[in-house]
Amino acid sequence: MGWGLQPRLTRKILTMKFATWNVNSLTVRLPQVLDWLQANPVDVLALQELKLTDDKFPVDAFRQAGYHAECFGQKTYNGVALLSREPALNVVRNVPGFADDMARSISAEVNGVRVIGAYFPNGQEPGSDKFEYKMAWLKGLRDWVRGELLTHPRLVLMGDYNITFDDADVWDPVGLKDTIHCTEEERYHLRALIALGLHDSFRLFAQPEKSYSWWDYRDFAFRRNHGLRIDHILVSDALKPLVTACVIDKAPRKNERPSDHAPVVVTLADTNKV
DNA sequence: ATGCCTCAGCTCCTGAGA
Repeated sequence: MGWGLQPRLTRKILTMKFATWNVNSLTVRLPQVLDWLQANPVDVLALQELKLTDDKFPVDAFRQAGYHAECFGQKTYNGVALLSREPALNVVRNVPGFADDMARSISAEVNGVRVIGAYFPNGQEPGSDKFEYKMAWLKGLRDWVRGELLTHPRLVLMGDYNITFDDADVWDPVGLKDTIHCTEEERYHLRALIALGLHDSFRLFAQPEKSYSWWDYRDFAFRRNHGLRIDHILVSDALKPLVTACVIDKAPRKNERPSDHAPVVVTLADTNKV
């Protein structure tokens, strides 16, 4: 009997990889996204800040790379998309129940998992109109996700949250205390999402200190690791036991014309056994 | 620091990002 016939070695472990990446203009970054997908053939990739309209979305380029693509574009600002190896079913654009003139959320079912890819509002500055909009958007998202979890216990909520969880996500927690992405009001909303039955997959594992997902273009911030962890992949209670890894891939941030964000990737094992 | 860097738009500059 050969080794290959032993059950230990023949049992197939099914895994799924989900990733999120704010590309800061898909027009500029398309070659990098295609390169990254070739090196990192994830099952689902959520993209944010496309900064292009649907008619300019490069659906053919992604199809040739082996991906279905669903887009929710917008001129100049925002814009999100979901790429998936398997077809995306029941696609929903924006946050139902929250009136919004910006393209910030796209969701679908892939392999029985409800996936939401979102570009959370920046908020600009505490006290500003944009900050109030951010707070309202977060409440709208939470009210929607609460209901989604009832009908889709297997759920992944990922994207550019524009919020840090705590000081561990901030390169200079003293200097940046109470500034945008680091305020208690924003973090309250992030914890409220967690309280729905979601988990920050990155912190399910030991991680390098000073792990960030965004670095300012200015002031050699990446080289000095002056960053924030504001891109997150939250998984539902039902999926949490299946998460085997979560990493931030800093490699694309070293490209010649990089996005200011790095991709985040989560790996789930045996998704069909849930 | 009303700055720094990058992107879109239609510019030779502004707004926005984070």
